[in-house]
Amino acid sequence: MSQTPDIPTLDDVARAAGVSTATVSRCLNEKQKVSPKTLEHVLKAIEDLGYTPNFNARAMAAKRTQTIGAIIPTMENAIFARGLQAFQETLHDSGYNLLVSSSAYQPQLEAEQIRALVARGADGLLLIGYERDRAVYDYLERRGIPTMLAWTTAPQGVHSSVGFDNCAAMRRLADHVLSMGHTKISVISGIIDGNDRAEGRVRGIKESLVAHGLDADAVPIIETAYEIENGANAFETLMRAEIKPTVIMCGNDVLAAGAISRARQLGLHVPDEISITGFDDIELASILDPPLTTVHVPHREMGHMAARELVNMVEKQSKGVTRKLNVRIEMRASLKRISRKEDRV
Amino acid sequence: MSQTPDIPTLDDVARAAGVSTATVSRCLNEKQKVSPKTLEHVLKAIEDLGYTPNFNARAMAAKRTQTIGAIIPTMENAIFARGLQAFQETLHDSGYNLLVSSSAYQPQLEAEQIRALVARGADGLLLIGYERDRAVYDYLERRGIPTMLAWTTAPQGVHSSVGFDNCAAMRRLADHVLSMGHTKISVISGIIDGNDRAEGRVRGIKESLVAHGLDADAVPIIETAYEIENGANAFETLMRAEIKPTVIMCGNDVLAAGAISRARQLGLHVPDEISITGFDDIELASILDPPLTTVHVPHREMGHMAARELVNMVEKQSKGVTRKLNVRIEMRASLKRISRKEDRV
DNA sequence: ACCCGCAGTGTAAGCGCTTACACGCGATTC
DNA sequence: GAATCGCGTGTAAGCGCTTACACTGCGGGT
Repeated sequence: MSQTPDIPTLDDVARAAGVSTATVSRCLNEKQKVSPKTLEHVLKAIEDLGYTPNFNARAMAAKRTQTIGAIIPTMENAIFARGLQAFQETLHDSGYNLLVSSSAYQPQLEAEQIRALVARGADGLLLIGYERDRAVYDYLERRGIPTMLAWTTAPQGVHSSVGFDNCAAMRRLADHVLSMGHTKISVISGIIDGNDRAEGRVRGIKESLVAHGLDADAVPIIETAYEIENGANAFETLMRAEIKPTVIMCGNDVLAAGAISRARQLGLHVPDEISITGFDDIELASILDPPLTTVHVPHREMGHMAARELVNMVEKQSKGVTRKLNVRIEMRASLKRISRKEDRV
Repeated sequence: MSQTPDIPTLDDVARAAGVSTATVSRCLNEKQKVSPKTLEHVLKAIEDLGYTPNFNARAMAAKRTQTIGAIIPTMENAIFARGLQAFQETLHDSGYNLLVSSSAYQPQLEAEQIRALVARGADGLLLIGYERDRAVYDYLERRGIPTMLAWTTAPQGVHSSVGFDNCAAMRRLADHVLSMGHTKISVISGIIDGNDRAEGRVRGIKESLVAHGLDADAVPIIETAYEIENGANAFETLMRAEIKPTVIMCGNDVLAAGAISRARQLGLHVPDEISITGFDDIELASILDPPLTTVHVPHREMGHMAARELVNMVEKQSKGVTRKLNVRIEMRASLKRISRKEDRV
């Protein structure tokens, strides 16, 4: 193991192939500008030397990186996995690479990650949700970094976004729940502060209640971080309260998974004794017992579209767009119609 | 939106603070070498201009990036999430950043990602498992990139690794299964080709069988990619076979989750009619119904240790290590002792 | 009073690429 | 046959940093 492994550079290749560095560079980036014969020589030299272009030097000289950065709130559970995977695939097809960071749902950390990705030369950025400090958007604009928001629809239309209306989606689910005879609803939400998706979902429930003439302010709500264990604990707390709900609506599938699991531990039958709903329709939702009624989000479609549009923006084909996708209610066994009789017990 | 947003550079800061670029650089990297007064001026200039150092330029000049790359087989499910999270935390404490890519279990893609991360200037690399082309290791050695393997123990001792013995771990679980009276075992494994962990786990089962005087070659095995749906399908296939097993051992928890879910759909009671085991003990395992008997892997410990050791290697404190962690069998309800009577039916 | 050492700073040479521009030459065009 | 064109190539100027080395001026040892 040598102290200074000598890594071949573009110069070495040029020398070996008997051409100038410019020509080698062209072989790497604009093959069509080079004669077939020269190209062949150069490629052979590259092969022989085991040359790999230095990304940092390239980024510096070209002022482009073919790299898109994405910052998601968490990698711990699969909420963003499928959408991001799709995002990545489309990016790859367009010749871009993806760099992913996670912010652990902390705005402070997200801001740092944004700076880090920009410092690394990201040509564009994907962020989740729209709620963040004005300074962050200012920074992005000053640096001229195209930015796409996902999992949400930017309200003012000032930002580009590909997502869905969290409030309307959850309201539809709540309408459904109410139409099945439930009136005693409790809610397990994600932490609302700094999370527009969580806020929208709770608002959707409340709007539905109000529209049905119920008292939205009386609804018990527990806010907790999106983790299975937290969902379980919140469930238990809500079920031990004085006013027992007939249904617990959760801010996402992860919380709902925790709720279902704790229900079983407590000997409560879902959905006979308590109905439970989720949001996202991640793979987990359908293998729970009982399978989870939830809001199906078109993750893959969202990822693909976000990538396509962001690339357009980076390549100046587009000034940005706002795309709203449709979600659908996925009815499964965890939500059950309530019979008047049970209600009266 | 200006075409050329003028991004402040280190030169701008130097000019604004009335010092040389070298001094500004020192303020950024070796504060103690600068007088407090100068430092103050420079920091103010940095603040005023909203300066962020250009990562690529820095990497180029310094030939270090404080960045570690990691390539995991998949981000789609949570197998690697917790370990990687721990890895990242410890890295962060040591002043390093983490860059993650996924290889989709394809050696070819992994090789590409390795080159990409090295081209980006990664100071060190984390890879999963040891089985890969000799050329890859040669390349890494030639470039002098410290590399740590995880989720496995490198057999020949030529590589650094922090992990556990997949074969021995699964063998212990199989011993357990056999000791509970099971003799008719079927297996759902991950794709073995190119995956030493999957191979080791199957081998562990076979070794156990042989040690107990059973015919290892007669065991029905289905190999399939680690996805819930695949686990479900494999389960159904195995249960429809002529020789019905009393237990199905799965290569990981994801496959087991699929198996349990399909069992329910088919009306088969777990564990009364069929026992199921997993491997990894991801969070999912404990919320399944029934909770999954599995091999508990100390993901977080492994991540922390891998990070610590890798940083040591990067900073030339260490030539590399091989650390073997202990796993434990996590007994839950999905595995049940078989009664002689049932066995005879 | 002398020299030495050292802390604090500046000068300038790269790091490995891309790309504007210049150049030469054979093929067209009339 | 001269003027024009354009293709293929080379020259060289950076991109924004870090850092070896040189330099200055000050305090302390002798």
